Amino acid sequence: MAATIHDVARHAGVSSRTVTNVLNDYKWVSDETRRRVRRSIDELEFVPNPVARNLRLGRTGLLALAVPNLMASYFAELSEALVDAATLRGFGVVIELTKADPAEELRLLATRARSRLFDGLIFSPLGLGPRELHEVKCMLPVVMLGERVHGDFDHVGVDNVQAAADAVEHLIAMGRRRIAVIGRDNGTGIYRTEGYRRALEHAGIVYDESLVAPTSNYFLDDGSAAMAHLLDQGVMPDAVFCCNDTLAIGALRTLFEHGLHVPNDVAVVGFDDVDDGRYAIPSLTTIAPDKAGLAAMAVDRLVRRMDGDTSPAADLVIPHRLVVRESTAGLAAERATPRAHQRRPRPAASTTRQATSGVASKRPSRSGARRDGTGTS
Amino acid sequence: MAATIHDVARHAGVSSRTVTNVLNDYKWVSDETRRRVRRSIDELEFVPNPVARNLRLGRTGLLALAVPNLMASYFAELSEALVDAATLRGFGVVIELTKADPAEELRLLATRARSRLFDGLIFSPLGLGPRELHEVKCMLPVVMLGERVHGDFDHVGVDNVQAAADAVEHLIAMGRRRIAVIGRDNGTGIYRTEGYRRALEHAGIVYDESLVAPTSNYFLDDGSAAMAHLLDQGVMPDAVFCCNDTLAIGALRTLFEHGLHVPNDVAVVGFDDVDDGRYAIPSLTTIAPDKAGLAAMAVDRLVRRMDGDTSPAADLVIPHRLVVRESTAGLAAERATPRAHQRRPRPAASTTRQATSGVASKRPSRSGARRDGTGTS
DNA sequence: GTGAAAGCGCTAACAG
DNA sequence: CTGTTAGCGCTTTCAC
Repeated sequence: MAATIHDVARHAGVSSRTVTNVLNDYKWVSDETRRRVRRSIDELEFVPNPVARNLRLGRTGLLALAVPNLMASYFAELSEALVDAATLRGFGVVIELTKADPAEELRLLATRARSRLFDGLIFSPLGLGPRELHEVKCMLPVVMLGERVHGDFDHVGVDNVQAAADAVEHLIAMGRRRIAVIGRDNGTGIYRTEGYRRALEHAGIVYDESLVAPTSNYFLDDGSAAMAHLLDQGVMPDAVFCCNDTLAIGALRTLFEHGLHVPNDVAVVGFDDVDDGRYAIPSLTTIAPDKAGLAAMAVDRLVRRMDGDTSPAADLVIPHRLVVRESTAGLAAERATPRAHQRRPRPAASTTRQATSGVASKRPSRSGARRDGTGTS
Repeated sequence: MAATIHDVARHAGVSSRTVTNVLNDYKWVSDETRRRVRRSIDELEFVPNPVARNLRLGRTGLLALAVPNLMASYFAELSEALVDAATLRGFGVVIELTKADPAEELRLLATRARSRLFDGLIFSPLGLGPRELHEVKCMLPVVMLGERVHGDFDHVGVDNVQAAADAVEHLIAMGRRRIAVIGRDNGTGIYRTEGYRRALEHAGIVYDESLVAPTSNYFLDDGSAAMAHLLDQGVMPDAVFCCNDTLAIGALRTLFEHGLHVPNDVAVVGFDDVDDGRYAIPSLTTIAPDKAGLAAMAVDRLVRRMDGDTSPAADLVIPHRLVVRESTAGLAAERATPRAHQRRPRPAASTTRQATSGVASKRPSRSGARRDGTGTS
C-alpha cells in the first residue's frame, strides 16, 4: 500500500539507485533528474521506511535511557534534558524504567533481545553495586550516570563527595552543629554521605550514627518518613542534609507537621536543584548540577563510541554549584536574592562550586518562640 | 561478528527454518531438535536481531509518546504510567517532547519520516486547536489524551468540565464566593474553566472576568506569576481554582510570599493529583484522574487498532475523584484524613466523583490575624 | 517435522 | 551521472 523506493523509481523513470541518491543528498545527480524524482516522491507521498534503512545501516537512531522512574523530579528533568540532547543529534530516546531491579534491567538491555534495537544506552542507576555491573558485558556503547562505578563504563556525573561536602560546609558556616543526613542507604547516597562525613570531620564535628536516618528509597514519602523517624527517636538536629531534593521536600513536610520552623529550628539542604525546590515552602537550598551539560556530554560520549572510539573508559565530572535559598538562609536571604525565583529558562549554570549568593555566615538568631512561617512582610 | 540465525542452523546441523521455529515456540519441533538448537543458541550467544524481525513483520514493538515536557509533574507521572502499561504489553516507548510546536510535531510523527518506526502514537497535546488536528491524516494508529478533540481520533481522558465543576463546587460548599481561576489560556484550561463557570452559575455566582488570571503556560512559575498578577491588580479572591496542580503549587508559593494564609485567607484547589501536591505546604486539594487506568486504556486502544479494529473513533472517559486536603480544608481536615498522606503505591482510584473525605462544609473561621503557617500543634 | 528459497525496503559496492 | 545487483537477518510459503 505504501509506496516503496521502486515505485518512485518507476514513476520517475529512473532506477532505485538514483532515488536513494536523491534521498540521501548525494552529489552527482543532475538537477533535472533530482527534480523529477522529487516530484514523484511528492506525488506518491513516498516516505522511506526507517526500519529497512536501519537493517541495512546497522544503526537505528535510537538510544535507550534507563532510569529508575519518572516520579522523582530529578529523573524527569534528567530525562527531559537527555531527550533534548539526543533530539538535537538526531536520535530518538526510548525510556526504560528500571524500577524493580536495575541490575537485571541492565543485563537485559545491554546483553539481550533489545540491544540491537539501540545504538547506545544511557544508564542512570540508583543504588547499583559495583559487583552487579562487573559481570555485564555489553553489546552496545553504554554511558553511566549517577554515582561513579567501578567497571569498564564511561561515566559522567558530578563529584558527589565534593558537592555534598560543599552543602554541609554551608550548613556549618551557618552555625549548625547537629547535622542529620537522610538518604545514605543507596548507591549515590553513600558517596554523598561520605562528603557529609568529610565536611564534619574538617570542622571537627564527630560523626554521630544516630543522626543518620534510614531510608528505603528516594521518593517524597521516604524523606518524610526518615525525618519522622529522626524526630520520633528524640534526635533533635539543627540541620538536615538530604541526599536529594525529593527527600528534602518530604522532610520539609514532616518538619511542618511537627510544628518546627525551617530554617530557624532546623535548616534543610537538598541535592539536584529540582524545579520544585525553588517553589517549596520554604524554598530549598540545594546543590545544582549542570543537567544540560551532563546530558550533552553523555550523548556526545555515546556518539563518539558509536563512531569507533576505543579509548579507555572516561570519567567525566560536570560542574556543580551551591544554591542558597530560604531553607537554610531564611526569608531575608531569599528576598535578597531574587534570582532564586527567576523565570525559566535559567541561565547556564556557572562552573563555580561556591554559593551564588553571599549570605551572612552568621547563624540567624533562634528565638524560643516559633516564627510565623507564612512570613508576613 | 554477532551470530545470525544461519550460524546457529549450521552449528546445530539444521536449517534456519528450524531455528526460527524454536525461537518462536512453534509446535511440531521434535524435542531432540529443539534441545540441540537451544544449545547452539546458548553456545554462540545468539540473540535475534529485532530490526530484521521488524522489517519482516512490519511491526516494531515501539510506541511513540508525545508530551509537551517532563518538567511538569503531571506529564512525568503520565509518562511513567504509559511506559508501565506499554511494557506490560511488550512495547517500548519513545518519548517525543513537543515543546515548541505541538501541531508541527504531530504532523511529523503521524505523517512523516518517523511514522513507520512506531506501531502507534499516543499524543498528549497541551493547547492544540481543533483546526491544527483536522488536516492531519495519520499513517498509524493515534490515541489522543487530554482535552477532547474534534477529529477522527480515539480519545481518552477525564470529563474535564465535570471534574472542574466538582472542584469548584467543593470550594463553594466551603463557603467561598470570590473564586479566581488560573490556567484558562490553554486547550485543556478552556474546558476546565468552562466547568468552573458552570459551577459558579449553578450556585448563582456571577462570572467575573477580573478573577481570571492570564497564564502563558502550565509551569510552576506560570502559576506563581498568575497569582501575583491577581494580587497586584488588587483582586482579592477567597479561593483559587487552578487548572492543574503545578499552577496551584506555584500559586501557593506566591500566596506564601504575600503573607496570605491558605486556606484561611485563600483556599486553593488544583487538578491532576500529582505526587508533589500531597507534600506541598499546605497539602493540595485536587482532582485525581485514574492515571493508571488512563494509560492502560490508551495502550489497549492502540493495540486494538493495530489489530485492525476499524470501528469509529471512540471517546473514552476515565473516572476522577475529588481529594480534599489542607489547601481547602485546613490542618484539621488533613489530620482527620491520614490517607492523604499514605505511602505509595496508592490504592486504585475509586470511580466516584465525590470527595473521599467528609469534610465539614462549614467554612473555617477566618480570624483577622494571620494564623501561624507552620501549624504548631 | 524439516529444508529451500523468496522477499520485507533500503543502501552501496561495482559496472558502465 | 545512472543502472544492476547483492545483501542486512529474519519469517514464512511451499515442498518433501
